[in-house]
Amino acid sequence: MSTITPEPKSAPEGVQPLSPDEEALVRTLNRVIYALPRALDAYMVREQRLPSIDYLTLMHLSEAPERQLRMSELASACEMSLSGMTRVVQKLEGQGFVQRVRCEEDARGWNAVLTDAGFARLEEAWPTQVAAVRRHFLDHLAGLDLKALAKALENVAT
Amino acid sequence: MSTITPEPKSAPEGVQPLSPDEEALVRTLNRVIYALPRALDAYMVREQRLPSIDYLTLMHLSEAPERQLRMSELASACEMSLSGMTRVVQKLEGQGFVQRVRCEEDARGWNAVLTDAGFARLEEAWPTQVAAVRRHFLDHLAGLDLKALAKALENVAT
DNA sequence: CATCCTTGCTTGACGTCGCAACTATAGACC
DNA sequence: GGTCTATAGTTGCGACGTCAAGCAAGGATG
Repeated sequence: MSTITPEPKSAPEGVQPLSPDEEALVRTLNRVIYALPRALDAYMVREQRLPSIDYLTLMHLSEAPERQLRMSELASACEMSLSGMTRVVQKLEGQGFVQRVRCEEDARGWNAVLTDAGFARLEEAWPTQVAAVRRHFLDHLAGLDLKALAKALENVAT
Repeated sequence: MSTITPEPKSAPEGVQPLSPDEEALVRTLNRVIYALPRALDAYMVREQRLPSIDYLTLMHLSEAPERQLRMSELASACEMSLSGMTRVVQKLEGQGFVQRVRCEEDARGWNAVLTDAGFARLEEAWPTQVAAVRRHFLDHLAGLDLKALAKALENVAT
């Protein structure tokens, strides 16, 4: 059985089978989806001792007004569950990169605030992140229309 | 601080900063990398009670000669560590979808063999997998050169 | 202002994954 | 053929991520 292309009898439910081009693309996607995140994360950990998710968290905080964000906003920016975000922020707090303060307008909420140490850590890690992304991703995209691809991926992400 | 674009002082190490197009693409990539695998897997689990990694394992076995593969080959096909693969196969074996037999030529090795039940399970799950991939990925790629993209991702995966 | 539902976040329990350590077999060398 | 190293695979363990349950505060309703 090919990946996705059915044997004749197995596509009875009105599913539109994949064209050969689609099939090839999906096959590759399956590899990329597993390999790429691990490669990027491993690179960041090896070079900077800073997992991708931590980097992303610090990054989003650094871009927010007052360098702070509600837990739920941070979670959705990082595409992570709220509980997962809680634990990431707890860890970063323990490392002194983030502080947590009660939200003014809503006493149920917490704001994660980037500390100066956290900002410095982000600056330190930045070149490694760029290198990782170039090496594992951008460098392989020669000849593609980056604008179009970005737009497409934007839709995929939603 | 923008994602990846440095503030002036923070790019001293000869790292080539990202162009705006690259920057936008990388931002989106970060979201896709986290969201897409989880979305696909969640869809498969919800609709078929079959995690993506299990599907992929059954699929690769179904395509192999005699429907069997050495553990290490299976692991690299699935972009997974050998130990991770061991546990996936143990689980699938418990469900009766694969069997393990000693490798003829090399008594250190094991072959994972797809059972008839496993093949049937794969056929059952196939339309859901296609639907998931269409819905979460292919449908958003209108207007892109699929061949070129596939080739690019092929390089990324390596 | 008492009640009830909702929302924001944390915690507990659980499953998954990878690394490092371990076992068993293969193969090379003498 | 005994020893020594390399390879295939499994297992112990720690890190991490999700879901479901819990808790505390908001907000609507009478």
